Amino acid sequence: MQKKYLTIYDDLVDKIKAGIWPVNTLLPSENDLTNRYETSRETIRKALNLLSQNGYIQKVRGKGSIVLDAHKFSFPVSGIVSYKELTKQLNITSNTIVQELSYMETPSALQELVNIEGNVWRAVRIREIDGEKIILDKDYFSEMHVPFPTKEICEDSIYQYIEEELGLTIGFAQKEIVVEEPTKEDYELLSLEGFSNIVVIKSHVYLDDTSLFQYTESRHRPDKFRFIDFARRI
Amino acid sequence: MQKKYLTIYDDLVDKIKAGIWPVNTLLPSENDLTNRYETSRETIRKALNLLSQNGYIQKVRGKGSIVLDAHKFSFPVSGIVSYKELTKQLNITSNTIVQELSYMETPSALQELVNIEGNVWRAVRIREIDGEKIILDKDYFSEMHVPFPTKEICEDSIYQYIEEELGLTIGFAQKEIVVEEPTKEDYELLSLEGFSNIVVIKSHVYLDDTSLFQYTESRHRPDKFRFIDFARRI
DNA sequence: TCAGTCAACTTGTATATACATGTTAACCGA
DNA sequence: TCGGTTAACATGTATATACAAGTTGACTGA
Repeated sequence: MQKKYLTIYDDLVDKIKAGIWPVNTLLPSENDLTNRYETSRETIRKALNLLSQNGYIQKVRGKGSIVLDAHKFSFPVSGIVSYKELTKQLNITSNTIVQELSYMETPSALQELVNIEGNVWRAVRIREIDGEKIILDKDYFSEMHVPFPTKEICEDSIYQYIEEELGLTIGFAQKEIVVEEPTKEDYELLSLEGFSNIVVIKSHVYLDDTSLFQYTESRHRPDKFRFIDFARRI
Repeated sequence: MQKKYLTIYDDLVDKIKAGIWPVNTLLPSENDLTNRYETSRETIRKALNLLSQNGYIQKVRGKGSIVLDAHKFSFPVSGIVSYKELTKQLNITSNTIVQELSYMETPSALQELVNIEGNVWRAVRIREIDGEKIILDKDYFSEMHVPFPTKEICEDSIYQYIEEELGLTIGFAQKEIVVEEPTKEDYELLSLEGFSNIVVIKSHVYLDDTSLFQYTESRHRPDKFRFIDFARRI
């Protein structure tokens, strides 16, 4: 089954981006859209609620759905997005250096924290942008869920491998952003001349069956770090 | 009308926090809850989808709704939350110093950026925690929406004033987190000895009629900064 | 015993209806 | 002309029904 409300959502996103309905104007009413897409109002409302959650429209009772400035809000660094997807969205050309790819027992420091049973494998990758080494990604995956991969997979996209090759479904993530002092490793592997801080994004990523399968530290040079979030009240 | 799905949501949140349904167990099924709350399944589903969005449960088709570890995810710094609400949630005792409260024409630097018509008023507040000046909040409000307030309001909660006294409804916000070098003002007003970076959260906050009414820069000492986000894939 | 089937659950999607509630503009009467 | 009323229309909430699709465990038959 192709989910009707998702195809309608995608269609509306395309049309908003194409400027069919300019910013600050109203979308057609729910009843109008119900007729256009030959569906029920509830299905239209599901699609519109997705648009609202993702910052494309603001629904106002009695008036309609106002189109927001998508350009301002089209930089979603919140959410779960792989680095490959991110570079594609932002139109960045980037080079990934696989610094380390190893198999190990779960470090005791991570044991409690990560709560991964069995062994893990670890990937350390450097993201190079415009010839500068900006980001250091340190990933731990539980082998229970994700078998040891090849270097090629790590150079491309581990998430693509996990979702498309292994058929796993990523459910949710808990992310924490803090600022730390760089470690020796940071100074060795990144272009950190003159910087005395590093932004660290620590993520616990879970499958849809709620099992933890990944812990990641993404370490960013502070001047290149930017996090954008769209939030709604209540 | 009291929204039934919201009262059910609040009730379920309370019960999950109270441990009625332990972590990693299943909630009663949707049909079961439908009977318990004497409502329809769609209403239960609205409440459950809210729980899912806010990280309390993971819904799995064919199985049920799994209770997630609320303690891990109970630090929602994403979303739109006032500083007063935040300190209450985190059980922090904090002191607010109103450094400046002024009325001015919209600065030309903000004119384009903020797109506020007419004049603005500006509040500069220092947040003191454990005797240390940790956060510098610089707020700009359009007088068109928010009349010039008293010092007492700024010491308490501007948001409470806006929502409860003025009856305005906050709709959404666009937030950007970056790391900058501290300005002279930062060094003067905050306890920044030995720090060469500052974390800046820049927010554009809109009413539910999509009009911009506030621009804020919240400047945090890096060692005390922590941002936590719960995200779902897709 | 064991493998396979199937029934009885679960959540997900789609539709229809009714009424509540907020917005807007046309209309009407003083 | 002006102000209030009201009808038409917008979205929000609640309910009911039907079927799709994933999970689980019991049952059946070889």
